[in-house]
Parts: sequence; structure tokens; C-alpha cells
Amino acid sequence: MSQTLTPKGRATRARIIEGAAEVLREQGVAAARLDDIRDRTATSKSQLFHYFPGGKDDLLLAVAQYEADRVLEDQQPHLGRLDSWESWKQWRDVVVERYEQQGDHCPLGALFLQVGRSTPGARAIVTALMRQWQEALADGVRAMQDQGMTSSRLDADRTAAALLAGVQGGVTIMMSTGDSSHLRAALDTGIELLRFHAVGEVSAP
Amino acid sequence: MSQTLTPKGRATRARIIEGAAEVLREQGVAAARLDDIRDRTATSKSQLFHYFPGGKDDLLLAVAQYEADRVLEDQQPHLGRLDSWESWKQWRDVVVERYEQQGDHCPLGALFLQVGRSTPGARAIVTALMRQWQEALADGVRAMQDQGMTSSRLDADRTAAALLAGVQGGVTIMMSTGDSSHLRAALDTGIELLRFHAVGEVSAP
DNA sequence: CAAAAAATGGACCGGCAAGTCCAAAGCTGG
DNA sequence: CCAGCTTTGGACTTGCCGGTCCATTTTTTG
Repeated sequence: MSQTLTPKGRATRARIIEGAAEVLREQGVAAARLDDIRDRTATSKSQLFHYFPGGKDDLLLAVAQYEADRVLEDQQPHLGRLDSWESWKQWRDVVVERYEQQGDHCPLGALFLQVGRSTPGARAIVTALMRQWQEALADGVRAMQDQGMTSSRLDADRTAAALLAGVQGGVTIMMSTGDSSHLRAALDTGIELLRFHAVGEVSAP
Repeated sequence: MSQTLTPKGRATRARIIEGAAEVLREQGVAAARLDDIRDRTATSKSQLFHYFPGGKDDLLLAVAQYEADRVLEDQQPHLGRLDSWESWKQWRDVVVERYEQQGDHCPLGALFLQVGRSTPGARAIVTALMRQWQEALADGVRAMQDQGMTSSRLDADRTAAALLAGVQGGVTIMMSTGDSSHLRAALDTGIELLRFHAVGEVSAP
């Protein structure tokens, strides 16, 4: 890729990433060939390597970043305003719907596997995503605590971590089995935990 | 593979699966070549295709089954006797230890991705594993309920599903980020949920 | 408008790894 | 001990696909 991208160049680059993301979702990383992406995006081989000098891995990493950004975006605005039971429920519904609709392809997981955990870039993308996601959930827990709607004894960060793990696992299981009940169970149980702490105020053992 | 396997043949087949599992754990599915497995298991190309006529995918599927069996085995005997707070804690420790030790390779997940979700065989393996795992957890919850140590109002299956999702997600996140705190949070929060229900007996909303 | 830089097209290359094949060796049962 | 199997060895083929290269067109800039 050249130092300075003209608007046309930027458009092409974006088109490649978006088209590649589609292809990868449809065919999976293992099955997707550079030629498929070339066809889909109406580009040539040289363009692919022009905009992603590192080759396929380079492109894959860019797509991973693109997909990672969408994960949180797709949960907005609910994820940013978890300050009432109603908003928690709306967020829950959006998450369930998003992943049920996505079907059985986990773009990020697949990309991650292909590019390799060891690659610093790949790990950084996922780590950042998880950190932001957990932070948003923790903010939500704290917002509820501030309003006295759940116990202030609850460790907001740990609760958020557990909830995030549940969502992740629920999605993973759904990808594998086609059954979203685990995702729903994890979300509902996690949210109910907050509610119980609102009423019970039982001290942790 | 022939209809009837002699003891020697069976031994070779088993050796291939075990050796392949090692190679796949070390190098990852994408990087592992048939020749690597051939070297590791001291076999020849023809043997690989003799015992796994379907080629690489066939072998990968066999390894997936092998790994799936080990997942539950490694949690025994604790997973089969979740009838006291102490046994739950022991189970928790075993899970954390097993996956922390496993490092950043998820053999099953990787295999699954390579072979493809659509493959009926692959999906069946994972589905069966999840069902058994969840069932074991649900049995544990019921055992606690029978002893009056947690509320009988709790939906054992749903609680088990949520806990399983948490474990899955915790492992996934650990694979990606190298941080096991989500796995711990999911396990601890899940078990604490049972304890709270023991004391509080608050009705669900 | 000319020169430089960027964007594009697409033919071509080369390596790699899955899969094939046949011959040879080793068991096993009658 | 031999006839028919299972098991084994390893050279060879094959197709695929990432990556290279250079010519050409388009855009920018001074």
C-alpha cells in the first residue's frame, strides 16, 4: 500500500474489507480463497496485495478488526445505557437476536484461529474487544448500584466478567449445536443475579 | 480401512489418533501437515489413508472424538459427584487447572472449525459433549436441591446451561487473551448463585 | 498540460501438501 | 506351508492457491 491513499484508494480498500468479510462469513476462513474475494469485490490480485502488502494474513487481520468493531456497535445504544431493568432486557434481546441471526458462523473466532493466537495483532484485537465489552457491562452494573437497584456489595467487574463469559460461551455453543438456549440461560441468569441482589442483600460467604 | 482390524491394526490406528492429537495441539490445525503426523506416529502415507479412508477430514474427526471424550474424563471424578459444596469447589479447581495448563490451544474448537460446522459428524460430537456435560451439572444441582442445600425453585437445567456457557466462554476468552479471570469469575459466580439460593429463598421475578 | 504518483488488470510462477498407487512384507487359518 | 488377507513403505502425481511482476490506465499536482 502506498503512503498516501487517494479517496478512490480508500474506497477500494474499504470495499475489499467489506467484501472479504462477507465471503468469510459465507464460506468460512478455511474455504475462502483470495480469488473469491477478488471476484466479490471486483478487484484484481494486484489490488489485494497493493492494499494489504502482507498478503492474506494482513487482509484477514483487517477484517478481524472490522468485525470486532461491529460486535460492540451492534449492541448499541443499549450496551451504553444499562441503567434500568428495561434497558438490560433490551440489551439481552438484541444480543440474542444478533447472534441467532448470524447463524453458525463466528467471523471473529474463525479469523482468530487462522491468523493465529501468537500473532500480536490478532490477540490485541480480541483483548481490546473483551476489555471494552466487559467495561461497558461493569458500567451498567455500577449504574444499577448507584440507583440502589442492586447491591453495592456486588463486585461489578467480576459480575461483568462472568456475564461476558456466559455470553461468549452461549454464542460458542450456539455456533456448534445450533441451539441458543445456553445463550439465553446465561443472559437471563446473569441479569437475575443482579435482581436477586437487589432484594435479598445476602452477604457473600 | 478394512472390515476387520487385527490387534496390530487397531494399535496402529490408536497410535495415529493419539499422535495426531499431539501434533494438532502443538501446531494447530491449520499448520499441521499430514507428513507431520506421519513422522510423529512413525507411519507411512498409505497407513494414514488405510485407517482413515476419508483423508485428513476423516482423521480430524476421529481426533475430535478423542478429544471430546477426554474433556469429561478430565473432570472426573468430581463432575460425577457434585453433592457437596466441597465437591463443587474441587470441580471448579480441576476445570481451572486443566484449562490453564492447556494453554492457548483449544483442540476441539480448532478441529471443529476446520472440519466445518456443517459436517454432521462434527456437530454430533460437540452436541453430545455439551448434552452430557450439562446433564452432569444439572444432576449436581439436583443433588444439592435434594439435600436442601439450595432452593428447589431453581431450574436445574437452566442453571446448568448458564454455568456451562460461562465455562465455555471463560475458556474461549482465556484462549484469546491469555487471562483466566473470566473463567474463574464465571465458575465462582455460578456456584455462588447456588449458595445464595440456599439462604435467600427469594422468589424469581 | 506534463510529469509523477497511484490505481488497476491479469498473466504467470512455484511450492506445497493432499491424495494415489503398487509392490513388498507380515499374519493367520486351514 | 501356502493362499489370501491385512499391513506397510514410500515414490509419484496433481491441483490448488498465495504470491510476483509488469504493463496500462487513471488521478493528482505543480
